[in-house]
Amino acid sequence: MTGSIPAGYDPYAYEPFAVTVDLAVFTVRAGQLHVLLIRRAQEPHRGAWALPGGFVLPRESAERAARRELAEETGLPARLVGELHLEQLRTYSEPDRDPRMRVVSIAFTALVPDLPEPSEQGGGDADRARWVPVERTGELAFDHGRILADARTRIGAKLEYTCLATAFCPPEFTLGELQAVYETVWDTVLDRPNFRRKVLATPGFVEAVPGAARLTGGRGKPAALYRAGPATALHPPLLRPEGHRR
Amino acid sequence: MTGSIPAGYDPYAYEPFAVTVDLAVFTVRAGQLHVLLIRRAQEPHRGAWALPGGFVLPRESAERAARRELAEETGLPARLVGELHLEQLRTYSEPDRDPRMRVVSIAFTALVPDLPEPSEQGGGDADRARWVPVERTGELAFDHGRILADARTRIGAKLEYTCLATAFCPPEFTLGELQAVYETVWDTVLDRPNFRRKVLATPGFVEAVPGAARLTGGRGKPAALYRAGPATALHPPLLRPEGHRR
DNA sequence: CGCCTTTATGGTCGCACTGACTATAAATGG
DNA sequence: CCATTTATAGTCAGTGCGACCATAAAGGCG
Repeated sequence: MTGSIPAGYDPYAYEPFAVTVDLAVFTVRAGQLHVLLIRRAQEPHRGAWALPGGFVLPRESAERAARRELAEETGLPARLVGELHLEQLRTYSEPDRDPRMRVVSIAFTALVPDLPEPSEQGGGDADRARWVPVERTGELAFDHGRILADARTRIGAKLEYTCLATAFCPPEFTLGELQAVYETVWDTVLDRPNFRRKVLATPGFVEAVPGAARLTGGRGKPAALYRAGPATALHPPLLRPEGHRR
Repeated sequence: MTGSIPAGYDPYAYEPFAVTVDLAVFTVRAGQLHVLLIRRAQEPHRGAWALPGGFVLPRESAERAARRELAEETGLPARLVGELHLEQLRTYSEPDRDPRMRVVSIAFTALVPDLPEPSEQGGGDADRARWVPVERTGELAFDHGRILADARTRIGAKLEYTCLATAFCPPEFTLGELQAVYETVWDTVLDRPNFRRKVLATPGFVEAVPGAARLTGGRGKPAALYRAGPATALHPPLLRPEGHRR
C-alpha cells in the first residue's frame, strides 16, 4: 500500500533495503538465442557471470536506473539504450538473495536486433559485456539463473500474442528472418507458407518496403523487405506448436 | 543486477529506500467487479481510500509481507489469506510516489470468491476493509488508482488464457456462475451454449460434481454443479469478443 | 547454355473451432 | 395446465490453420 506507518515508524530505524535493477537483454544471433552477460569484477561472486544491472539511485525510477546501468556496463550504443523497449519482468525479494545485505531487485527484459558490431565494441573496461548463448550460460551469480529462466519463459509467451518479434530484427527485414526469430526463441520449426500467410493477414504487424528486396546470401530468390508496423498486439494470437521440437 | 557496488558503497550512506507491498484483491458480487479497499487512518492521505498493504519487514519476502498485511488490515478469513493465489503485478518506483520518503512498492493481484459473510466481519478496528465496486472507487491515495487500473487490465487478459476465473467462484459452482464472472470482468454478454461447449471441451478446466445440482433462485431448471479442475492454462484461449459491450 | 539447387512466394484441401441460432428439458408461479 | 425462466442439446456456416503441392527467381556448375 504505502499504507499506514507502524506507530513511531522511523525510516532509519530498520535495517535499510537496497533496491537494484537486473536486465535480461536478448538477441538472436546465428540461429541461437543469446543473452547479454557481464563478468563480475567484485565480490561477492567475483569472476562469475551475471546479468547487467545495479543500484537504483535515490532520485531515479527503476527504468531510468536500468537504462543507466545498461549504458554503463555494456557496450550497447547509447541511442539503442535510450530507445529500447524495456519491460518489467518481476521483482525478486527473498531475504537472502544477496549475502551482503537486504537487496530487492526489479528485473527487466529487453529485445535487441543482432548488432552489426557486437558488444565487443564495448565500454572500454577490461571486463566488458558478452553475448552468450542461453544454453551455454553456466551458473550465474545470485539468483540470476532463475531470473534468466523466468525471462525466457516470458518472451516465449509474448511472441504468441504481441508483435515484439520485430524488436529482434533490424529496421528492414525479410519474412524469413522474422520466422527465424520465432523458430529460435521457441526452438521449433514453422511452415514457411503458413507463417507468411499469418503474418501478412495481421493488419499492422509488418509493412512492405516498396520495391526493396535482399539477396539471401547469394542463393535463391531475393526476399522482399518489410518494416515493423504500428500494431502491438496479435489478434488472433500466433500459437506455438506443441509437438515437434526442432 | 545486484551488481558491482560503487566503490566505497555503504548501505547506510544513502537515503534509505522503504519497500512496501500493495494488494488489488478482487471479487465478483451482484454482477459487479469489486475491489477490497481500506480507509487510511494516518497521514498522508488520511481518510482517503487505498489498497491494502504495508511495509516489508527486514526478514520477510514480499509475498509473505503481502499475506501478513492482508490478514492484519482486512477482515478476510485467515485460511483464505493463507491459501490465496497471489500474483505479482509490477513494481512502482517513481521517486515521488510517496511524499514521506522514497518508497518502492511491489503490487500483487488476487481473486477471491464472493464471501458469504462479507468483509464487514472485519478485523475489529474502526476503519475496516470494504468491498467497493471498481466503477465507484473515487480518487485513491498515492498512485493506487494507477495500480488498480493496471490490475484490472491484467485480470481481464488472464481470464482469456488461464483458468483463473474459477478463483472467483465458491468451491462448487454452476456454469452460469462461471459465465457471469467472465461477463462481469469483461463487461460483455456471452452466448450461453457456446460458453458451455468451450468450457467443457477444455480438459481439466472444470469437473462435474456427480449428481449435484442447485436450484437457480427458484426459477428454471436446476443447474449442475462443477468444481475447479487441475488445469491452469487454457488451450486454445477463450478470447474476449471485441464488439458488443453489455 | 541448360540443369540443378536453393529460397521465396502463391495456392489448395480438409479439419477444428467458433459464432449465431434453434430446440428440448426441467423447474416455478399463476 | 400454462406461461415463464433457466439449463442443456444440437445444427450450420464461416474462418483460421496445419499439411501439402506448385511456381518463380536467383546462383552454381557441368
